[in-house]
Amino acid sequence: MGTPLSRDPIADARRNWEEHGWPDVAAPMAAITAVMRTQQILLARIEATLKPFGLTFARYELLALLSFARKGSLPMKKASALLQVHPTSITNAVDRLERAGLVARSPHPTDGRTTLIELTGEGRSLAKRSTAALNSEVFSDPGFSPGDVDQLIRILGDFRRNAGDFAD
Amino acid sequence: MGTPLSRDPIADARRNWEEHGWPDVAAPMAAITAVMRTQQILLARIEATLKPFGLTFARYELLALLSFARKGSLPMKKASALLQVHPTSITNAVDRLERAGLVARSPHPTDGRTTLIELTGEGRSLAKRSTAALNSEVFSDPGFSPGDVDQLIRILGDFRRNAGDFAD
DNA sequence: TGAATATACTAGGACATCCAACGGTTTGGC
DNA sequence: GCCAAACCGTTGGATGTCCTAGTATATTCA
Repeated sequence: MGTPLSRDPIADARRNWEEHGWPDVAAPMAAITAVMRTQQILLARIEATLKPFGLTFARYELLALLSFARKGSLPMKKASALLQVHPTSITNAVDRLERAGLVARSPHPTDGRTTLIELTGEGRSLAKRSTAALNSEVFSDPGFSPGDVDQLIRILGDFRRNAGDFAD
Repeated sequence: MGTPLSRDPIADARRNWEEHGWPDVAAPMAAITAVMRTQQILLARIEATLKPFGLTFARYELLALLSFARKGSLPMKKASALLQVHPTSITNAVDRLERAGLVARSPHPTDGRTTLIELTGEGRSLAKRSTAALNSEVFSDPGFSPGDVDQLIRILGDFRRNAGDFAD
């Protein structure tokens, strides 16, 4: 990372776009690039907070999802859909979480194709503790003003709906 | 990626946060999660557009950066700083771009420690063509309204400055 | 019943990122 | 000048993600 730059590289890129014949898409380019960089910064903070718990963000998301599941268990396919990741990524994450004793696989009672995943006691405990860490170390001071938080939720919500994430 | 969900999973997560004792950080959690998901969607679009050119986003960024360099070349360290990635990632990207004949390494004339990277003719051509593709396939219809684009640039700019990306 | 569909696992590959450690180079205090 | 410290790029190893394809099994529907 190193020291801060003296100029905003994204603002520079926008200027380059404007001066090289693409003024009409310069602003959207800058916005999209800013989303990329922001995600990178946030992910680094989250991963740093989760590291002491032996979790990555992907695995934490699965843990958190399970901790909120009504019945305490979830089909893998459902987890894949809710977290918007490839089924093999779920398999991969469950493999590691299971090896760590945090979740367990069990057969679906009526549908022999699907396997259910549920938290172990240790998994439930770790979900609670790691969530507390994220709340206090990341979410409590996100780097956005409260008004900007609301704006982001609205703008990105519109975007995600528009992109086909959900129909609501 | 499958059919749209009937409910917004991030809104559900926010409700879960509010109902499980963390109402004060529920909104920032939702905003940050939305940034994550938005980045994922945008990155997928960008990668799909770049794939026919044999480029990834990381490699495209380096190509674009070089195409705007005043002198046509850039020290690796400088590229690392401007793109906000670790030096080893630049080495990795340059290795692949060099193998593809798109950039070339050359020694710095006065400082023997640093190596310069510059575009080849083919690299410059590909940078131009892939930028045109991104402009027409992604940036021209980003999924944000023009007003939201401005909002995003402002909000995320504040965030990045606050995070120490640049001092401006 | 038979054909199409759905779920999950496996294996393999392509990438990006981070870390620690290493040579070669330059810089700056003495 | 000299030598220690700092700097630059690279290497090798480890993690982790995503994707494609193929397989096995189970379910659904014509």
